[in-house]
Formats: sequence, structure tokens, C-alpha cells
Amino acid sequence: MAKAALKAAMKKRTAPKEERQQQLIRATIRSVAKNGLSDTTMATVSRQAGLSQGIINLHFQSKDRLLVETLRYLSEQYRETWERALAKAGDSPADKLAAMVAIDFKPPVCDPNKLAVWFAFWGESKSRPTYRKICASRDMAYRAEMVQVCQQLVEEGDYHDVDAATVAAGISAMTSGLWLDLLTSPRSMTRERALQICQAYLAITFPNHFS
Amino acid sequence: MAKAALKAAMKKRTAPKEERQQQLIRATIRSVAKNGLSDTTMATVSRQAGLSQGIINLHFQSKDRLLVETLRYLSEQYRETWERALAKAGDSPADKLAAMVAIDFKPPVCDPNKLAVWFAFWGESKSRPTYRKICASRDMAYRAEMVQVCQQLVEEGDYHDVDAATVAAGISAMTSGLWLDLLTSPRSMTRERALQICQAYLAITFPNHFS
DNA sequence: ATCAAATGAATGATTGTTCATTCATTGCAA
DNA sequence: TTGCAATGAATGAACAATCATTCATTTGAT
Repeated sequence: MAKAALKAAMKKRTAPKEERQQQLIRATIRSVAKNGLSDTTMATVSRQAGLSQGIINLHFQSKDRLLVETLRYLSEQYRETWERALAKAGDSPADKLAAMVAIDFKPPVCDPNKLAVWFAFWGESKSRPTYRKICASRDMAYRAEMVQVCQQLVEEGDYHDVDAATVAAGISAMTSGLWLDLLTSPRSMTRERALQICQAYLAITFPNHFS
Repeated sequence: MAKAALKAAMKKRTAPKEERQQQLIRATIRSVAKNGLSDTTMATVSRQAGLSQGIINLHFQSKDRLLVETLRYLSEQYRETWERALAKAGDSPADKLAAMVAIDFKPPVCDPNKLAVWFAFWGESKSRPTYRKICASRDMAYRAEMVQVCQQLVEEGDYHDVDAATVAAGISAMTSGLWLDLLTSPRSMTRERALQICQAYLAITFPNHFS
């Protein structure tokens, strides 16, 4: 959806269904970041959106559905950002890997509010299979691609001691771990520093490609 | 506290204050793991403990305090486990680092329920300074020690291209990232595999010590 | 017998949801 | 253009359900 349309939706008293839904999802992200998931109510979200109480049930039927759609929105946005970056990147596996790592530490993916929401959902995921499924679908394509890229790098660079699947899992884990640092200690961790830490891992693992 | 005392507390109708408190904290961990933080109520916790509704207010005054004390309990337990492992380990920095990494993927730290609770609190930490402070105090000592150990390794092994602070941050991030995998995809990630991924990182970074 | 520990019904506050009403936009006739 | 229904989006007060907390009463250990 165009940003212009969303801004229009926020000013007009009535707006098309899809625009209002996205406006409410964005308000949910702000509310969860500000109040936490357990203090996010229909009232805090509708207030964030500058709309009335009943608006969420009108567009999403229930609070549960609003939350699920918010997670789906984040998941979709991540996938789009990732696929776009991969399309832009060069054909070499090194370029691809560099691009995949880079987007994880730049907007729109690496945004303080969105990270807070990701962790809020992860924190509930053990008791909510629906959340787990949405998260899993995000991971699958991403990880498959990363293993493949690492495998190509291993072959290209004759890194005999490197296991592609292991490194891929390591990079992916390091990324979410650095997101946690960005969330819990924003004073001592920055996006730039996080990217640097990740790149150091690439450099020592694939020295012929990243040094 | 001794385990025997806790078991006694669970059977007796009355028990010393400290035993009941720990019993309730353990019940909280189970409830948060099972129901999530936002569906954890005074009723679910007291039911888990096999006690009555009012018992929590009697021992913790409020729900908020119960949750804070639960986080503190986890934080303390982590610190104790870590310090004990370090005391047991040899004097060489390699032994120390291996020990620090190992405990992160073994009980009692690496337990499915406890991981779920850690992430539940992290997910709320942006909106709750109290949670952030408790988490920060856990990190500080741990990270300081890890940087120091990595620094010693770098000097010992002449790893001129390795920056100790960067590697330390990378290991720490990879650990929490692997915890997330254990939480969200317990079918495809095991503690053994997670430890292996971490050790591969150590091996490639400090080949003279971990190969 | 005493008294701290534990209970669980009662209470007030909060929350998600509903729905009758209000309001703005759109299409159409004059 | 101007006036006027018709449509459906948005509102917000009201409702029912849930929850944390309180406290008079009960229980059991010393």
C-alpha cells in the first residue's frame, strides 16, 4: 500500500477497509512497543490510531485477530525486504550473504518498535501455536536460502573445515541475539555495531570473501 | 534452598515463608511457560502451586511483585550456575570459555520452561524499566568476564585479527539467538545441536585452542 | 490454647465486545 | 451545478466477563 494512501486514511473520517486496517496495525505496533503486549488493550490501540473504541472489532472482529494480523504484517514485510535485497544484490554468493546480513540491521526491519513487537510475540509463542506457525514460515525460506548461499561460498573458497548448515544457523542466531541487545540495551548497542559484529563472523569464517 | 525443603512445603498445609515463596515462583514459571505472560493470572499460578487464590497477595503483596521476583530468581540462578561452573573449570582461558558456553545449553539454565519465561520478560522489557534493570545486571558481570577471557585467548594464541570485545559480543548474541530457536522450533533445534553451532564459532575463531 | 498460615467468597476495577445512533461520502435526479 | 436519498463507515455508551485484591473465617502446628 502507498504511504500517501495511509496518510490520507489518517485524516479522513472514513477510509477504505484496507487502509484502516493497516493504520490499526501500525497503531498496534506502537502500542505494544510502548505499553507491552499485556498492557495493550483495545483502548490503547484505538487511541494510538486516533479512532474510537469499536473500530477494531469493526475491522478485525476480535483483539486476537488484530494481534495475529500484526504479526503477519511484520512477517510479510520482513520477507519482502529480504527478497527485494536479494534481487538487487549481485549474483555472487558473497554479495548475497552480505545483503542478507545488511538488511537485518537497517530500517525498515531493524526498527526499535518493531523489534519490541517481535520479541513480544516470541515471548508468547510457546503458548500460542498460531504465533509459532507465522514465525516458522518466516524462518523457513530465509534459512533455506542462507544455507544454500553458505554452501556455495564453501565450495567457491575451499573452506574445507566449514559446515554450511552450521554457519548458516550461527549467523541467523547471532542476528536475533543482537536484536535482543538492541532491545534491552539500546545505550550500549547500536545497529552499526551489531552489523560489525556479524560481519566479523563472516570475515573469520569466509576470509577469502570478506576481508 | 534445599530441594527437600521445597517438596515438604508442597505437601504441608503450612510452610515457612521462604519455602512458599519459592514454590510460588516455580509455579509462576510453569504458568508463564504454559499460558504465556498475558494469560498468566493469580488463578493460574495458585492453581499450579495447588494453593488458594489469596496466597500470592499474602506472600508477594501484588502480582507485579511476584513477576519481578520470578525474574530475579531466574537471574540469580543463572549467575550462580555461571560462577560455579567457572570455579570448577580449569585456570586456562580456553577451559573457562568452554565452561561458560557449555552451561548455556545444559540444565538448569537451558530448560524449555525457563527459556519461555526469559523471552516473555524480554518481550515486555521495553515498556518495563524494572525488567530491563534486572536483565542488565545479569548481563554485565557475564559479559565483562567473557571479554576478559577472550582477550586472554587472543594474547595467548596470537590471534592478531581477532577483536576480543567483538567476539565476546558475538558469542553472547549467538547464545540468546540459539535459545530463541530452541523456544520457537524445538523440533528442529536441540541443546546438543545449539552447543555444536556455538563451538564451531569458537573453533574457527580460536583454532589453536578449540580444534 | 494460641496464633500464624491459608483459605475462598466478595468487591471493585478493567477489559473485550456489542449495537443503536451519528456522520460523511457517493450516486442520481432536477 | 444543486439538492437529496442511500449507503456503510465510525462512534461511544452500555454490558458481560474476567481479574487482582481484600479480609473475615478456618485450619493446623507449636
